[in-house]
Amino acid sequence: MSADPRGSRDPDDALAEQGPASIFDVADRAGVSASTVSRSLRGLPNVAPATRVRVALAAEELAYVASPAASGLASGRTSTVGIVVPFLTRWFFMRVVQGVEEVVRAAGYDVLLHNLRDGAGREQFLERLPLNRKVDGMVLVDLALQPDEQARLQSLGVPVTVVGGDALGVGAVGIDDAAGVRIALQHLSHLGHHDVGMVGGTAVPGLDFAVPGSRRLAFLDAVDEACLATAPEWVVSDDWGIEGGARATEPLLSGRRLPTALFAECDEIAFGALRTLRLAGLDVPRRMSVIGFDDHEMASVVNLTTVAQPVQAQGAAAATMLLDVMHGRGDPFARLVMPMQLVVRGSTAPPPRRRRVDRR
Amino acid sequence: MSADPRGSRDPDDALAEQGPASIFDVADRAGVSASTVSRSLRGLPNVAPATRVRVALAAEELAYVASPAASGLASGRTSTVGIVVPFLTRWFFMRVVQGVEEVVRAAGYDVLLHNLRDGAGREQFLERLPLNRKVDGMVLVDLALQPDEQARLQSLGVPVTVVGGDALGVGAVGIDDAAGVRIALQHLSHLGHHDVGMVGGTAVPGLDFAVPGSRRLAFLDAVDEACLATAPEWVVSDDWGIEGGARATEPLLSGRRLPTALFAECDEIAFGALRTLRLAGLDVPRRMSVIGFDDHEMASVVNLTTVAQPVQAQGAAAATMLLDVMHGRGDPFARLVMPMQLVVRGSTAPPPRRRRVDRR
DNA sequence: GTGAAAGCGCTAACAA
DNA sequence: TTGTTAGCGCTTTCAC
Repeated sequence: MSADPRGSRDPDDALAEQGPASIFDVADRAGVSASTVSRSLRGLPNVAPATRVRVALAAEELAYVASPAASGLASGRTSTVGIVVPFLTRWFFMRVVQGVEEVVRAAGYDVLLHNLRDGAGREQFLERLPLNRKVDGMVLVDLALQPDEQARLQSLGVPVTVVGGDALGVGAVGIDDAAGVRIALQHLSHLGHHDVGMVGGTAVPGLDFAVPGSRRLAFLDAVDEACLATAPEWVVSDDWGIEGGARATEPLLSGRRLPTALFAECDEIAFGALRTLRLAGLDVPRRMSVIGFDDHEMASVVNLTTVAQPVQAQGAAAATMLLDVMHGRGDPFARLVMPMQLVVRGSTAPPPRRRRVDRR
Repeated sequence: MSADPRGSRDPDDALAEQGPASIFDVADRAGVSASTVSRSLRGLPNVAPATRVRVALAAEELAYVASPAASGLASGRTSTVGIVVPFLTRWFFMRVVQGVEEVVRAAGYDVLLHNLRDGAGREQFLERLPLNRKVDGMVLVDLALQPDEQARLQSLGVPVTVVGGDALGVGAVGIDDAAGVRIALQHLSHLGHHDVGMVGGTAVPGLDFAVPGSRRLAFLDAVDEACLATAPEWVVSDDWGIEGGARATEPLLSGRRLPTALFAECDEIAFGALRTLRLAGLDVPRRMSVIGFDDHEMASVVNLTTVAQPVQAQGAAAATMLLDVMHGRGDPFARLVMPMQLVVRGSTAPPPRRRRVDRR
């Protein structure tokens, strides 16, 4: 009683009192000290089974939940993990967030979501480090970090894992972009295509996110490797997403000679390309084949052939890695490369007869 | 100096010292007390301009950021708002989250994301109230609450606003579902349709989320009102989303007589329906018109006629409301109804000739 | 306009 | 196994 700095109250008032019960209320009711309550409720060793029961009961009766702020202040832990994405509304990122959320919540952590949105947002994030001391660890998605930026992030003193991007010095999960692009182009090559184009997403100024570019370079390599051909005017790009894909495809179609197949950097860009092709009256796949990347859930609806990657699983894996590092187990520098798979649907077919005949 | 409980250190060590600077470090460096630093940095009145500058400078030099846990403990505020959604990966919810995130971050708050996922998740959320004292307010999306559940939520003592659903006693923003359905059916009616079906989403067991049901009832009313006709076997439903929409449509198509138009409860369900119709060889819109609800970004790609609702704006509005209530201004029970708009694309057309002729 | 002092509610060393 | 004692780093009266 005298140990209760808030003064003791009639226990029968418990439910009527204002404000949530404190650890001292529970201690009083269970007839033990606050530290015993703390230990007991957190499942630490060195608590007699009988005591544990009494404490649990008292806590239950008072609907006691430890104040996150207080325990955070005392322990230095927040039981929260941060997840940082360049965009929120792109399918890929949401899927990753879902994977992360599921894993970390199961481990008793909450999720603090941070959306970069654009270059300014990215800069602010790295400048002000708003997750500073609000999280015990963070998952970064598709964020290409400069060494100094990474150092700055690490200065927060919390573990980091990344999905996509090639950050060194932190746990990372991703796919082999180049291999994925190769899968796509080999498919086109097997179908008999020779002239291929690519529709990509432009890097958002300042928002250095990891995918744009890497697949573009891989495309050029893969074109050579599969003995295909492309042309500068067949490699186009615009904003990341459906509208960008749609716009990027327009100038490509006004050329005198057209490729017979298009590789899109991601499915959403492919969707945009499909729309433009439809509006231009170019039948897919008869006049033009289109292949995407991701296996977006809409791909089956528009019958898009694509290179599938496990998205939610990447988020889950990154979260698992993060938790491991946070708990002092596992390799903090682990890297995990996920498998990809060609999913053939109706948007790819052999190139039009005319061209094939021409070439014979 | 003597007031610094951590003992004073050589200020030149500032950057080399381990651990982030505390408010006392800043106070020392600025030659003032910790309380003045606190006031000054939070922009409270009663600080001399000159002092304010000195403090700001010292804080800047030490890269000082207040510990969220400590200030949270002392003030009772978390500078975080929670956002609770039934699903993470449905387009609608992500869009709402984006709207909320944008507004609350601009106001200096972080976002704690909570995904209900299913009945068990919903129950756990309401049972354990995991956001307890971790947020200063929360936005609930499409969550239909029983009065006792709502009371339980309110017991957290933080303001709540909702998007969708008809929770009473809290700020709410949404659309008039019935009016939206009417818009869709009137469009079909104007085109000359008479026999209409509906593809809906089944409520997830236990996950009482707000939309399913309400649009179904509205559909039946609107059918009468527009002098259309439907049949029990033309009103089908399955899981919410693309796959569910696809499955739900299958049995509908095996009937002896078919409707000439389908209303889908949301665009994603419509997408699934479109896929099934394509696989069944039923041309849209020649043999069957399809109209959706939402104006999902993919609607333009698959050329879907739909009833558009502002989604991100609803999130933003709910967030703005929430901030108002949190700051003691604005009406805590405000309700805001957003406008809808018919977007005519290529998935709706007059019904097939045969039937129209029959009827004349 | 500023400072001193008293918590906020918990955890963690140490003692017992 | 349990209790005591200090903080964790801020905010907030209240005096000055």
